[in-house]
Amino acid sequence: MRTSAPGEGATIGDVARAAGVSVSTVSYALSGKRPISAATRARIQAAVEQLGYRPHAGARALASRRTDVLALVAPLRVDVNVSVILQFVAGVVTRARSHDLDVLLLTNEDPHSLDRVASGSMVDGAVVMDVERDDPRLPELAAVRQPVVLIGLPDEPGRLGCVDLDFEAAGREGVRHLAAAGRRRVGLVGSPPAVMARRTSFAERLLRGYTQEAASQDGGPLSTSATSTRAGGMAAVAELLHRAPDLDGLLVHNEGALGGVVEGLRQAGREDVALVVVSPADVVQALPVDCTWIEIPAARIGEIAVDMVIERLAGQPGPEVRLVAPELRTHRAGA
Amino acid sequence: MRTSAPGEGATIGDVARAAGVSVSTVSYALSGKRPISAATRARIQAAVEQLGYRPHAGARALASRRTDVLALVAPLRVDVNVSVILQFVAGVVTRARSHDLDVLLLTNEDPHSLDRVASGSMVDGAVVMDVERDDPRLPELAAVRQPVVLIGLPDEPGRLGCVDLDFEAAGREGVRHLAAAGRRRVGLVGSPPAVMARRTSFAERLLRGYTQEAASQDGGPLSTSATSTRAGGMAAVAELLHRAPDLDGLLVHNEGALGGVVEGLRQAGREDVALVVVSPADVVQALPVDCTWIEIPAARIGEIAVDMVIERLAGQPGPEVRLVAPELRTHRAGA
DNA sequence: ATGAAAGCGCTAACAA
DNA sequence: TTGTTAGCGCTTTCAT
Repeated sequence: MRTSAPGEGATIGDVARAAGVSVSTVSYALSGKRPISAATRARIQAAVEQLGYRPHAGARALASRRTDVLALVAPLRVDVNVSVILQFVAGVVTRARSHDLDVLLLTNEDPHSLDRVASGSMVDGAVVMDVERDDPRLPELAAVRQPVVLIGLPDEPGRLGCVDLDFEAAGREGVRHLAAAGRRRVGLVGSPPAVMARRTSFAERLLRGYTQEAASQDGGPLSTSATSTRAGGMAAVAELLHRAPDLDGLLVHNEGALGGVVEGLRQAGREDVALVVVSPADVVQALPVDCTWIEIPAARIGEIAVDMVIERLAGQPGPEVRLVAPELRTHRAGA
Repeated sequence: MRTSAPGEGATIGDVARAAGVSVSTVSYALSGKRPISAATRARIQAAVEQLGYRPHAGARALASRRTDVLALVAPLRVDVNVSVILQFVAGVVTRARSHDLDVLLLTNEDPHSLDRVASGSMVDGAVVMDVERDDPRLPELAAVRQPVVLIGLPDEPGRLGCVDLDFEAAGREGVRHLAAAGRRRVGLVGSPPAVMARRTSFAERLLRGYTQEAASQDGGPLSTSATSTRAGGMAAVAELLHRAPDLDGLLVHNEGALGGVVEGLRQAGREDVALVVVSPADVVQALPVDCTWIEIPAARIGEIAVDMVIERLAGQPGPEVRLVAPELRTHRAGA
């Protein structure tokens, strides 16, 4: 008969004794996995509060084979998309918490960390951000015994779940929107060459959607990629205007270059060119011109990823690949 | 005698049997807590690899009262400082991993999360970001039985460890630097009113350092605060130039307003005003003008926070408050 | 509706 | 240098 030292944390045994019941009754009362009389439950509840009882996570994990922790593999390098990364993370953490799960944060830079925590039974499942088309981590991820959901869309996801914005639809709908507004010649300022080279599927998917839809306009698709800088954006605009002076609409998928694109149009006296930009909210909100805007719903995608992990934990696989439909919004510079 | 199902993860018993030794020998061989003969160690090592053995984290935590996990409480709201937040996080995670610790990510928005994970023995210690002068979480943090280190500097840290940039020194040295470069009238564009109101100590500390040092110049200190926008920066410059036409140096502690400050000086034809900015690297690097620059060494501070937690775990409290000395760097617009 | 007791997989005395 | 074993605190089966 052990009584815990004060401040050391009461155990379930302490609670049981205080409430005058057995440990299993306490366990069941707390988990709700079997009916407990109101009177008993009340006594247990009182004892729990009086002792400040908190179940020991390790003991629980050992006995139940459940940790109630999710791994999140995130790119913590500081690149262009910091705010998007943070929104993904926030979405994942918030949603996880609403399901009573905690989040263990791993980084992309630490290559075998997911394998380590998964096979060490530290987590029940995982969300992996920033997955590329032929991501080298894929074989290792596939070998993890817990459910894994990817943010991104590799060529061969196998049994892994995937979520992402439907970039192909975004490309199509961006062009369609401009065409519906009477634009006859819509160009694309795409992702930086470095991103394309990394085979990050989203850049190619957007390009594909754009190309399909722009094929029907006079002169066909007209795209270029730009480095993620002001100068890159200005150069891209200059190039496109040179190649097609009749340019009257522009789809921009490059946050870093966006300011330069706007500036380039201004300097060329072509503020009449209508814009659709695919970009995180904060970047668009800083724009000094009106435009149509397709948000990257990072928080939402993070939430869906968590939901998918949970479905898989419950044994309901659900759809393997979930693409979030793009939504077009309007940005007013004045607002 | 239990043999684990394949794919289910081998146990220490499996390893012991395969190596022909006892479980304790395996445990000691793996922890290095007692000498093991080379031959035995080799057999154990082979068995470990052959079976793909990974210790069960929960079991280990239960038996050893150690989780090898640190909690990190971070503000996941998307505010101005996203890149700084991410650098703190990256610093903490990287340093933690280099000490063989993992990181459980909690958010500021979930108020009792640290209490929950700490009293549930999920973590061995914690780092808490974004702590304000009279942070309401302080009492709860102080009640946590594991070591806690704050990033920030509350008025009464009590037994908690603290790390931060020495903003007071940054304010002083910014002015000194400009004075040494021959500037006679140095103004300050400070943090947004909202930040000042939140009693985030860093804003006030920088202001104090600035004020002390600028007291010795003709006309004394000359400061204003600006909202974190381009417009805010332009307004602040206009105000300062109006109040002191002889302004020839400016200390800027407001990333969001920085672009507007530069633009405001340009429009006023006062590109001659020398700048010292306190800001994260990425913001400065986007600046179209030369300046002197005091970096917020976020990653470094995160690392120090982890080190302090580890020292406390080892029973060496070390200094309670650690302030990182500011370093002045030079930014060239061309580079 | 409740209890007794057998593990879960590991660590760390205690023994040899 | 190695082995035996008693927990760590919880969940869950089997009894009642």
